[in-house]
Amino acid sequence: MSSGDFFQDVFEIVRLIPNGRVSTYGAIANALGKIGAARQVGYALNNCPSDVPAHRVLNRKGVLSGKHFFGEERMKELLELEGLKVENDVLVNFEKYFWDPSNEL
DNA sequence: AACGTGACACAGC
DNA sequence: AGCTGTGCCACGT
Repeated sequence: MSSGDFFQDVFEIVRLIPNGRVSTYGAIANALGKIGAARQVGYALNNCPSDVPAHRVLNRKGVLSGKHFFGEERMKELLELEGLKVENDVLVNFEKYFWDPSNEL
């Protein structure tokens, strides 16, 4: 498990996501300088410790791809509590709530 | 060390 | 406009 450097980077980015905001795998990967490594971002979130609000990380379409791990209802509830709206596992106004890590870093 | 897999992304049809 | 196929990078076995 020593080879988790990439994971840590992802964790930090996701942890920096402000409340009521969301991000995408590609954006995070891009912020890490690993363009195209979107998959690994999800991979990292798969090991997501409790400190990482992975429910704020969606795919390019704003779809809650990770509902399978958190529980579709669980993730939806968390997002709604953040003031977001989830419709059919898809975040409404996703672009509006989109938070670019590279923009903050 | 190599192959296969994977919470994605983009291009082409 | 929607679907299928391929590519990317890193981890797991």
